[in-house]
Amino acid sequence: MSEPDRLEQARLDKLLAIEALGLDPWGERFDDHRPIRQARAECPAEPGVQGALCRIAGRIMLRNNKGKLKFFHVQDWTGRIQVMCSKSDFSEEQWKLIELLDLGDLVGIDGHLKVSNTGEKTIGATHVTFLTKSLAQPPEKFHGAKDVELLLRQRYIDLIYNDGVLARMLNRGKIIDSIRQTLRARGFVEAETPVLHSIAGGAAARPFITHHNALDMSLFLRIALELHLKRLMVGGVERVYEIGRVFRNEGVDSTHNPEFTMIELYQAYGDYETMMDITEAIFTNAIQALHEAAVAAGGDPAANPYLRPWGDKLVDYTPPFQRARYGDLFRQHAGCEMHDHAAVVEVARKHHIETKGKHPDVLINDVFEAVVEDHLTGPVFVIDYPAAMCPLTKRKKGHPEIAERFELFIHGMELANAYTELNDPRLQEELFRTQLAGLSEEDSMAKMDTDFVRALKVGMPPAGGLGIGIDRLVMLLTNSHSIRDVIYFPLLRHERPAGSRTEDAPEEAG
RNA sequence: GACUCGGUAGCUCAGCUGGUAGAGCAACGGACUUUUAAUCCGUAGGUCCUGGGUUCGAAUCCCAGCCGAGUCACCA
Repeated sequence: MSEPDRLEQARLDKLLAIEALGLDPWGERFDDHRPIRQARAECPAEPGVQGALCRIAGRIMLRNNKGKLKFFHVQDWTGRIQVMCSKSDFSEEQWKLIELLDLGDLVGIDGHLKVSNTGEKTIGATHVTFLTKSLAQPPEKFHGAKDVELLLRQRYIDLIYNDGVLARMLNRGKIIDSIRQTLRARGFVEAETPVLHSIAGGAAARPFITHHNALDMSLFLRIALELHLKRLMVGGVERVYEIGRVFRNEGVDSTHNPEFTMIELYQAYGDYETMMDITEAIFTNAIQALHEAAVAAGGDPAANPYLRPWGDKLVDYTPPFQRARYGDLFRQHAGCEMHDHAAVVEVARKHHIETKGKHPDVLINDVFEAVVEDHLTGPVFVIDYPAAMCPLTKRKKGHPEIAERFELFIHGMELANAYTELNDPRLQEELFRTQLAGLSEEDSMAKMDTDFVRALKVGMPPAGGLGIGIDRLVMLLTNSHSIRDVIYFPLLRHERPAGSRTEDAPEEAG
């Protein structure tokens, strides 16, 4: 028998033994158990004191077998606690069950809270309820699982056995909850717009293509939420947002997953200044929520929540965030005016940036990325962009070459993108028609969407709009340097077991 | 897409210039009523990522491929 089969067989034998005791190895409803974190908080401080009765449920993580005295460490999603089982406290049947317990099994424990002679918070068990048999051999108890591929393909292993992984993902949920609260407090409503688009507009990115069989219609997975939400504003939904998955058919690296989560929100009668205020509120409220969660988990309540670690650096999120004009940053770091084309070309050449055939604003943007972005440790709102880069943005009054747009940068990462929304249908149509020199259609945001122009003709209120990359926000606020650390199941190549010759096609579930 | 690094027992890892595949944990059998990665005695466990090649002989050297990571490119 091969090793994995042999290990599983040992567990199957125990499963049969549990059934022979008249118990269900797959368990059943188990009410009124307490979060382990709470149980720990209620443990008496002194050894020898018998504390309150307590019921918990969780997974067996560690076992110390002293013969007629057995210790287990049981973990739930709030924490871990030691359970002590003394043979003298159990019936013969119960003790048989306790002797059958494997690492990884799920159990319910009733017992008294106490502290062991060595000071460890403990439940002195009086009854064990078997809840679920684990047939899989868990990873090494001290080093855990480390192989990144195993952790990503079997994320459940990562969540169970690596400290901080589950907590980080739960913090992701808290951040998203906080965003919804912030927007609800400001009178926004949530909308769900289509994922399947006829025209993948609203951003510059390559889309995924799919197909509807009955309608025999090719469709794109959305690359942005923008155009549908603006249609809703035309329809009178004055403050609207969507938190949703978007899909971009591009490379994968530590800050890019092909599917990721964005929030976009639109406020009628606002502008990009309104969006800066909302951005700050979203950030500071999310940070407060994380701070409260950290304090509840035993963190220092006096710590400054706005000072957050990012690798070996600190980011100061104390509002208001700095605001800097794109043109000023350009002058400061490139050493010339962005509208001085000859000078910009020279700077570009110095940085080995291709200049031929590019629209002047595209070149400005390339130079900006090369010489400015790394200096944007932030948080800093970069405001007032070259207009040609922004086909969905209203131009600054009296300055048609400047668009009322900002991006929020933190340590060179682009966190948020917002506009005063363009609502002039004739200008919008013209911008859709005008391809930027040097950009192919799929690299440009300027994709003609006649229905969207038709919507604008009905009249969209002047408005501010904002998009935030949720994954990157969670990365920053949880000090995670890879997007894979904040997405439960990041995209991986198909798993090909040794010897198999599977085609390059997705597996269909039976 | 380019380059670099990695893939050995369920897990974490050794394995040198080519010469019978190793440890710890986990598993299995036994001892043990306050352990903390418990300890002690014993047993079993391998497609060395895959496929070729060189060689008397390959985990080790060479070639191709697969999977992952990192850097770069791409991603306004």
